[in-house]
Amino acid sequence: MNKNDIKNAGLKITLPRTKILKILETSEKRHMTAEDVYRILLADDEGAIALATVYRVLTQFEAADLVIRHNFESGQAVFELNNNEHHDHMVCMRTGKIVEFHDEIIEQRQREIAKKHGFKLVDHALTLYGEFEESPKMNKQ
Amino acid sequence: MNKNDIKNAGLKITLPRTKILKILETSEKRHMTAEDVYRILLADDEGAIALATVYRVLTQFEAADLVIRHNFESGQAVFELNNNEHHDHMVCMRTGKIVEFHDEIIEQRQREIAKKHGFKLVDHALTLYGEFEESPKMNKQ
DNA sequence: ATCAATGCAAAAACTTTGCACTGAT
DNA sequence: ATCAGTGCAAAGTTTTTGCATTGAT
Repeated sequence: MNKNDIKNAGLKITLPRTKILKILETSEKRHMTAEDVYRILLADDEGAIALATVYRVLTQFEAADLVIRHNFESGQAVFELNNNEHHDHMVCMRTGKIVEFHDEIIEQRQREIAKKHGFKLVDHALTLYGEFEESPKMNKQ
Repeated sequence: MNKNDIKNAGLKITLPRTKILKILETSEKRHMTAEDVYRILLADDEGAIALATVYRVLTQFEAADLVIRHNFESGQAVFELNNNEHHDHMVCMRTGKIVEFHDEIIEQRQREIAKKHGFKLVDHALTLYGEFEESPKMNKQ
């Protein structure tokens, strides 16, 4: 619930933070760069919010586990709201479209592999790169 | 075979390119940043090679499939020689140590997931982040 | 001789930081 | 009133680019 999330993170409830959180919650794109967020703020806005603030807030949200930061191939960090349902990503190299998926077999295998190597697994990132075929019948994002 | 690889890529055989390729082949670290390579060049060297050249050469090698570029969480790109044996990575968050692995079950699952989503799979990256336990008994790099 | 490759310095792209001002509690 | 949060501009980091010179064929 929006503002409580901010408060629970030990952060004060300010305009930049509520706006940024709302953008992440309501944007049709689930995966956004700091610039993406900044541009939306510029558009819908009365008082400007600095790009530096967007970065600061996103970084704080990440630290509070409200948001997940991804480093896809683009070189630009991408942020998404953390809904606590772990998932991986398929990234379309043509359109940039991102689709999430989750596969328990893969998850399980990863745990086994880590164990076999004496590796304490903290996190992982699996990203498939390719192209969606024309006339997509499913999923948005 | 060293120089042939360079020639086959349509590139002229020059000192920077042969040196950089040799560093990638012989360094005990298999995964190196441009800076890593540059620093080795500085150390063992008579004539200096510019960092810009290192980036250019690595990018050309990547285009020629001689080298694979990774974007791990560090924010700094990491390069490794392409030995044409696909593998994924475990990255130690404490020491930076990188261990490669390959799991056919995961590979197979990825192909199935892509197919199910009408996604033409071109490439993928799976990276496990965590920590290796003390007294490693196996594997290097 | 020709055109690709290089060094150097400058720029670009993305992100972070210092500092004085503003705002939440 | 206090101290966290913000805007702005400046700096940091990593990577790329322009251009004159050098070097491979």
